[in-house]
Amino acid sequence: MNLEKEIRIHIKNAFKSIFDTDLDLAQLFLQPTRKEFEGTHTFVVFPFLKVTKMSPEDTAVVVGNFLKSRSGMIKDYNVVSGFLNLEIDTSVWVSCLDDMLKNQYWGQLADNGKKVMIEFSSPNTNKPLHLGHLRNNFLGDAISRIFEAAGYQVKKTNLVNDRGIHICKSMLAYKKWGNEETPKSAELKGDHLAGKYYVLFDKCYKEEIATLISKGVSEDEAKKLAPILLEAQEMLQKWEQKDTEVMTLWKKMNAWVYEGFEITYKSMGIEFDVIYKESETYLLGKGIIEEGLNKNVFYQRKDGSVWIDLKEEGLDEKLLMRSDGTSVYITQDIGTCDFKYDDFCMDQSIYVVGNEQNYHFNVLFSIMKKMERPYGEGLYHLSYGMVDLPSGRMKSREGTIVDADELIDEMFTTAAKHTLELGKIEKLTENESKNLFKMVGLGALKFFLLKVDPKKRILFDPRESIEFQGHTGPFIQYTHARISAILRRASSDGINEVLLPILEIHSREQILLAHLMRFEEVIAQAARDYSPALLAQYVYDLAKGYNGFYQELSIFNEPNDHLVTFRISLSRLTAKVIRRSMNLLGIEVPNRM
RNA sequence: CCGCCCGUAGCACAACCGGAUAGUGCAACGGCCUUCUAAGCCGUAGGUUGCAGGUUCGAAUCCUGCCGGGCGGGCCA
Repeated sequence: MNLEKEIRIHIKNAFKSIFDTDLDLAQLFLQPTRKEFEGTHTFVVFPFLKVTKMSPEDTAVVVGNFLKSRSGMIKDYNVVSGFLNLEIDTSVWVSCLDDMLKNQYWGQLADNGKKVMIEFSSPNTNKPLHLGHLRNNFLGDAISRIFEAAGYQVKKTNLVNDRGIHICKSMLAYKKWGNEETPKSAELKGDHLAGKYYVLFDKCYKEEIATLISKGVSEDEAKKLAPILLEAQEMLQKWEQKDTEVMTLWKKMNAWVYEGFEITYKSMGIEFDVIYKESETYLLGKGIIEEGLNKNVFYQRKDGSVWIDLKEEGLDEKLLMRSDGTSVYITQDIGTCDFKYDDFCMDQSIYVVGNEQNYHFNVLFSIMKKMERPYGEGLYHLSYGMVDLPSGRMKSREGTIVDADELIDEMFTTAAKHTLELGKIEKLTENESKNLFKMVGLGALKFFLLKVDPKKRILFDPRESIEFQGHTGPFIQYTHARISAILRRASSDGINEVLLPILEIHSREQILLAHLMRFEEVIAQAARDYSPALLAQYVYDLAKGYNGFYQELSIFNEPNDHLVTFRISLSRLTAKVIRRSMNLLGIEVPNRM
């Protein structure tokens, strides 16, 4: 039963019967009652005064009376100015709880027949992942899980940027100074090894620029003429010509990097359904240029370059192909759109990419719509803000990059330290303990990054470690562990969990139930708004609500058997929803901690 | 110069489609473990929601202008 919907129907009936007016269900929305008043659901009457032609108070009273006497589900009501606060009948609460517990699909919305492809992570193979990538990965992973829960068929993809000038920079530096070093000999993860040479390239490049400038070359010129850069560009050309030596080095170094990434993804708990490589897609898109010219969506300039005019969309004129016939960045993205569609026939396609590319995706999507692609309307850029340090943006040359592997390790260590200090896990095996530390450390990190509205930037201060108390992942995990202890005891005491009638439940229990009932709506909304943060907020509020209940009401010392059963069931459902919500965020929850 | 996003307590974040006295955590202060896990709970203090107008029964929320911060804008990715 959908309690809120039922109430709305009764309100609709009230207006029909008392005021002879038909109202749309959609406009009769309810809000949670503020905790200082009795009741759980509040109906605001202000918007309907034109219909009732009564004062707000009288309107609320009339509707309240109708609901109380006719709906069979409202025990009582109270009116505070124009707010009608409703108290739900206890038997209704109990049957709602029963319904949710028995519904094995609670938290999984019905299949809507739609397919969505979600692209995220998309690392470059010339350096290891950093904190910014973590936000991307966690967001992408969470939104994938949320869409699945919302009834979509999801395909998670990772388009690896494995070619291009930046890759050649690492390769060139390695060729020059690598001395046949390997991840094994250097005792470095492969991605970190590649990153080391990328940094070396940059260092040399900077020096060369300085030298040129001291010889009187302008800065702009120096940046273009530095010998090592020219050499890298030459290498890129050789790569494009599939030069054997270059290809061999490229394959060797990329393999190292992939090995390194695999370890990082594993420690993050992230997997993909498909991995695309840019080396296999970078030539796509040229065919579409011709199609666009034929359709008169694109136009050609005298020099032969191809453009699209997006001024009507509030964008600019945009270059799609250079005068020499080579393609630019966006051309391959255009091609990749079709490539993905050929692969998956999706209705929607989500790109999890930082907000620095907002403009780029506006352009890309406008183009695909103009090209009348079947998936055109379903393209969405899940844009997120940067993760900044107190000093501003992370900069590799200033050594302020927060490395993903290091940060995750640090989280594990901190989690272990906290857990051991509290000394509550003597019963766990060494393996179980280790698993717990990872669960909690990663939970803290993921929750920290996911609780914030994606489009806002996040400030990360490395000097202040990520919290384990308060509005955090571990707080929620802890609540789950606590409930697990209750459930263990209930089962060892052999308590029968069949719900039986009760006269009254506490307001804390009502609020908790009302919150639990909102779960599926939150999933739908999180998908609709592309925001895991909504779910993070929801599950935090749930844990908070449960802890209040837990503190105030005793379960096993309650004399009334029916209430004992009720509270255990309520706890069981809460644990279930916490686990499910956290899983949708990519976070696991422990049974003990 | 133009475009997009953000601005809420010392700090970090909420506030659903415009609704009640703008919530939560951290930090500070004061309570609560012989009773189901104190990574918890309860309380105190902390706000001119960047500024100025407008829309209306009602604005953190919608509109306009300004200020501050971020990101981006025809042959880079």
